[in-house]
Amino acid sequence: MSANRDEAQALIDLFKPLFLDSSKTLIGQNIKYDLQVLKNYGVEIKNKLWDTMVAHFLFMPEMRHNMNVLAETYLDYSPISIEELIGKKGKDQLSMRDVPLDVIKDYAAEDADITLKLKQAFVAKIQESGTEKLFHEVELPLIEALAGMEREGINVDVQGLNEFSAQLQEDITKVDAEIQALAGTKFNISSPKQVGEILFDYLKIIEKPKKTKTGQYATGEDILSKLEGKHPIVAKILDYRELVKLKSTYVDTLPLLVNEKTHRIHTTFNQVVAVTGRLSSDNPNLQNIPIRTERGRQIRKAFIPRNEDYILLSADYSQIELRIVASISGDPNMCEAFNLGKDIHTATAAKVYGIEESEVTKEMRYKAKSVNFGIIYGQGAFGLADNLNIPRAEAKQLIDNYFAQYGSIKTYMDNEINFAKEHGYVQTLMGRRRWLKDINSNNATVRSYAERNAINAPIQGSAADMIKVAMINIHNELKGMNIKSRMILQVHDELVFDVYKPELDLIKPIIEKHMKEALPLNVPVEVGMGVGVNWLEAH
DNA sequence: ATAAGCACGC
DNA sequence: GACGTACGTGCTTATA
Repeated sequence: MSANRDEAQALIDLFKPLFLDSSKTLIGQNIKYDLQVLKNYGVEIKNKLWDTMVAHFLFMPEMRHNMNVLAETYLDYSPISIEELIGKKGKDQLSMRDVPLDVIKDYAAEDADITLKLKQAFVAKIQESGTEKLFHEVELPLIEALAGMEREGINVDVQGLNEFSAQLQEDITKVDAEIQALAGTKFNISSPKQVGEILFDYLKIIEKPKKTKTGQYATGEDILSKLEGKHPIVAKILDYRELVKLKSTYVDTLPLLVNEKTHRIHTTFNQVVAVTGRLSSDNPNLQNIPIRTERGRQIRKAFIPRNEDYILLSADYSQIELRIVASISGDPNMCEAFNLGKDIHTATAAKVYGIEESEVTKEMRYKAKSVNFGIIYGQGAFGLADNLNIPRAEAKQLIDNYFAQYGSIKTYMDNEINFAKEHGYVQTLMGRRRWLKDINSNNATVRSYAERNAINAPIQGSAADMIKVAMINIHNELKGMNIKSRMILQVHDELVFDVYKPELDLIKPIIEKHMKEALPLNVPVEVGMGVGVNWLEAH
């Protein structure tokens, strides 16, 4: 026999007083999930939280964090697997509610026991890793904010998406026919293998095509965009790829994920996936909604406020990662540019080319921007040359000039690598660690990869620390105000709010303040804000 | 099922 | 001579 909802509710009600006792600590593995389930049964947990999964992420971010792995690693014990109860993932998988009580009780008791034992083991690990403050003041309080955002969800214009889908299908059919005509033969344009064979074996548009590591012809966007002049079919293939991508990943998929009860889309924000400390978003991923191309922007337009009394507000950090680089390195030239409120890429171009800012051309700014981004990622001359499609020598010159002007940034990069070599890890402004076991490897490729991580992880991770602090403070202040407006999305350097129109003027300065003051930097922090009847307009 | 290749975001 | 930009999610094709 299986328990029904009323029986489940009755059981939960028995435990309710415990969940409402704010002096008690609720220990769990992935507590955000439990928070959501209990909320579905009307229970708002008031306990302090202690999450074993999140704890493990802080002292071992690059490992897996599921409970079976943790139990085996730290308790030397293999628990009853969930698959033994409900079957393998797939269509035949049962719900936990279908499992008889006398079977589930052993699993449940063991689950609770293991979680408690893991917590006891992890307290010291958190202390040893120096992440106690980050854990208690950032990651644990963030759980509640994330749960709230997931629960709110975001409204989407399903009809608009469906109309766009029909239009995309027409365009795809047309481009498909044009490509087959240009090729003079039929093939599947969605197959990179077939595209490569058509371009390089059949049409032979160039002499020496690049190959992937498996020996197949490489036909990625970066390769094909450089071959657009070789044959008219190339641009059509890129066009086809864009259309099919937008249709299959977004336009046709998002409507299927609209919740029947709430009529909104509810993503899951993952707190323990990105090793640098960033969040990730899945089912659906709302952190990669298109914005770059005109057709992509049509999709962003479909994200709308919950009703006509609301408006979307987007608040995003301006150049946060470069500001963090400037702040950590203390580089006088880069700090000065930010202190004077300059456009950082124009200022960089002026420095690198040794000219006045008024003399900087679009192309110079574009190149300087590319160097600035390359710095954040630890890119070398080869990568910059490839990216900008310029000669290696010119790329090297750009980078040499860059470090001549921003000398302290070079020092910062060397310092991070040396720190990693000595300690085996690097850390963010809030002490979040990333272990780099390959930093002393004899294999140059492997070692270089670790060195790039040594440079990038503190930058990307500090930006993640910063927006997380802002999210907690914003969530708490809005909650205390008892208002209708809600924080609903985070996209790494951007927060999106579904704002009750009468509250807009009230909450704007609150959001701006908490974002600016999340972490003190040695340069100003700027936040751009916009509102609109859809996400595109708000951006 | 899993890997490869590709494309979307920051 | 090879390698060469950080972090993600998710689609389709191709192969096991």
